[in-house]
Amino acid sequence: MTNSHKMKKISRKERERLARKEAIIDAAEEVITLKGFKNSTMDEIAEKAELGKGTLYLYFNSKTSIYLAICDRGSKLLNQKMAQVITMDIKGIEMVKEMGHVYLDFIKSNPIYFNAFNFFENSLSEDRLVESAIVDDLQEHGVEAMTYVVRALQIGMQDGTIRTNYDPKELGIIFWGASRGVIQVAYMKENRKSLKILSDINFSLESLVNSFIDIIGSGIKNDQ
Amino acid sequence: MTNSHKMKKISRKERERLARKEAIIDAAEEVITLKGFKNSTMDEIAEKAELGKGTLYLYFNSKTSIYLAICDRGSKLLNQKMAQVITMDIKGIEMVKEMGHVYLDFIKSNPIYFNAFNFFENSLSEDRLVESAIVDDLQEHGVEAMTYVVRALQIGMQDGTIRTNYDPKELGIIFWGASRGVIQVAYMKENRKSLKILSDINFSLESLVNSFIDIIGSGIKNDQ
DNA sequence: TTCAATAAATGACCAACAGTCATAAAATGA
DNA sequence: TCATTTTATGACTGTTGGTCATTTATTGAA
Repeated sequence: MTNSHKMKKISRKERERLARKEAIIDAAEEVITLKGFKNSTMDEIAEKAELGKGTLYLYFNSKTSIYLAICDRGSKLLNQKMAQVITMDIKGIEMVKEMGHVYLDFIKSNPIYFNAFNFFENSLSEDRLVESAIVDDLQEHGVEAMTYVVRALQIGMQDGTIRTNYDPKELGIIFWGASRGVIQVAYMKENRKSLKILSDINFSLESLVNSFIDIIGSGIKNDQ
Repeated sequence: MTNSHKMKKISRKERERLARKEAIIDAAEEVITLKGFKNSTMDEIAEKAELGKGTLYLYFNSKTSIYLAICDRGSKLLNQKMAQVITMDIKGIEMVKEMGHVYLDFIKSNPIYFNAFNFFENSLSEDRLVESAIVDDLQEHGVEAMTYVVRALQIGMQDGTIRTNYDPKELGIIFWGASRGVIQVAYMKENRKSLKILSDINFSLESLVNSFIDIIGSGIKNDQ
């Protein structure tokens, strides 16, 4: 009785703690969306969250930590959408293509996660990212996203819509990396007037991605 | 006479100034290679260059500015190598593939530029990057690299090794973006033990990139 | 209701570091 | 030789991420 009562209390506290953490992430997303990560200060995030700066550090170890939490949120969201594709009643090759579109839509409707993902990858190779807990979590999400792609490829190999001469895992890495690269370049083109690299080219993000998916699709699809 | 003498002096000064600038970039490359951009301080770079910190600011506006100069160096180097491919006596489709390999080799032998390029792109979408002079220069190099790819594609379309149903510029963007994406993912896999996303997969960077080039190659090559 | 104990919140404070500037040293050329 | 201009310097400043002693709120037993 006392025990369950106590348990309940702890559980409520836990919930409150989680809620506050989410609220801080909300605030950080707003501030960072507006000013970019580097130009956002902890004081600004604290003010937006209606908390003292010191309080933020009761919930997060560092500024980077908060940005990684945003990353985490984004990758969970993306994975949910990827998971849905697997449940669709379509051929494997169509699933793979659909995943490309899902990723594109995701980036277009959540640009902050685009930057956050890039930041994470950049940090992985530059900084000493000691936050092993959240980093492991993020990597786990990466593995999960990859798993969906690989599964779609396997489905396609079984239903005969995708060639079987490559290892599906290898193909998965390739498709994933290539999609990200194309969408990154195309996204930059669309969003930065100053990105002159493509200024005289007027393909829309969608048409670029569609063509890409066509090309890689015809590179992997079973022709016979 | 006096004039030409004066001209000569100015020219020598210019040369010395340029040389010192290069020396600072050298020093910065060393320090940043060792500690990463964020963890490197201007004092460290100054010490490595055997100069006072204030002196660095006679040659560069900011720490970021130095990193962009490193970027600049890297993209010039890469463009040189890309330009060589165009002069080779091979079919268009082979040129395109060769460019993928060139990019891969470049990243493998100059990892610092890999990070620098990523930093630049990230900054373009996050910061307010006011250094318009060097930014324009960098974008120009991007356009140049792209031009090589597009030219190779056009050559391939003319010699019949590449399908003509896509706009070569569109294809160029796609090939370029996809290559970067695949190499980025594969490079991360190879260099970060902690990158668990692919830990149970044992394809080498080369074999991944080779497969990718195969796939996209068969997606764009003229089959008949 | 009261109150001691525990937990949560706070903002003044600190250290690190990018960037500045008054001063000094070196180069120039008359 | 020396006045003038150019180049170099490091002490100094402002900003900001992160800390911690202190304050405030919550809890639960008496």
